[in-house]
Amino acid sequence: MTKKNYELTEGEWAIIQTVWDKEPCAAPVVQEELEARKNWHYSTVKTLMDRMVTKGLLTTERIRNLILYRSAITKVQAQKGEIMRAVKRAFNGALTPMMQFMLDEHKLSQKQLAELESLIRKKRRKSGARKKR
Amino acid sequence: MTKKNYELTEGEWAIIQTVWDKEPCAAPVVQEELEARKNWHYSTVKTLMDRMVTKGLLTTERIRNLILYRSAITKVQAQKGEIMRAVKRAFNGALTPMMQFMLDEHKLSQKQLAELESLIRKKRRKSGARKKR
DNA sequence: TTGCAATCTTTACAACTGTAGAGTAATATT
DNA sequence: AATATTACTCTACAGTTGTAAAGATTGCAA
Repeated sequence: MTKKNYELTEGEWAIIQTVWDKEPCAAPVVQEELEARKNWHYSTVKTLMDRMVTKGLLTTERIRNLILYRSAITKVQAQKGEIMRAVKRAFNGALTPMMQFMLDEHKLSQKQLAELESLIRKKRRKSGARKKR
Repeated sequence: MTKKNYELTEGEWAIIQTVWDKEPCAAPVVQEELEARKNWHYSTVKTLMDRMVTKGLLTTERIRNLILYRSAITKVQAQKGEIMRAVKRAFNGALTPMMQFMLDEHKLSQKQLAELESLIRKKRRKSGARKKR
């Protein structure tokens, strides 16, 4: 039961971000938000949302004549999907090379580096400590 | 003159990986390779490659009646593009959160963590040392 | 020179994605 | 009740991507 790897399109990302923010929410609410940022008309948003329901990215509940949408996947799932996609395509599935690449290619500030380092330290201690859960 | 951000599709990745490997190379050579891995017929490969030329991902040189292809972007560029895409969509463009996420969500081995840590150490020393250039 | 083998060109098509107009239904307002 | 407002449904269309068949070329072997 390996969890599915979700890969969202650009448009789907825009939609679901708003949904995460306001769920449960109706299409017009989402549209209002995306009107500003993407200049999308109601039909556009609604079409996208309904397609996402079909794909299992959103769920709906009908209340009288209003349709409420909710996200069917978490942000973490979606983020993971996006990363998996990158690592699979561009790094042959190997995560550490990808992280190394990021360290090499994107000049991080001293502060960012320090943060990462301490984070790794913490991880090492923790994962060193517990062996079985 | 910020460099362009290349985002390749799945198929384009498959093609260009082979091209990087064998360039300069003709379509039939690439096809042979992808026959095995992707089960792609000649026309499929050729179509994809020609579209990539149009997009500026590959270049061609005609030698008599043979067409030689070369990559027009480097692997590093493509990898960067893939990462930028992920960070933009899923992490609002912020790289460190993405790296933190990777550290948190993908359980890396003790060894991998150690590697990353020492890499960061090295970076810190270096970037601390030089200020300009 | 004639035909074969290798390579290229043209055309197609379905699924997916972004984008949205136009029409319908249901509710709220006067 | 008549109308205006709100939200929904249906349909469409162009561009991209994966996939490839069929036909045209061209250089080489017999």
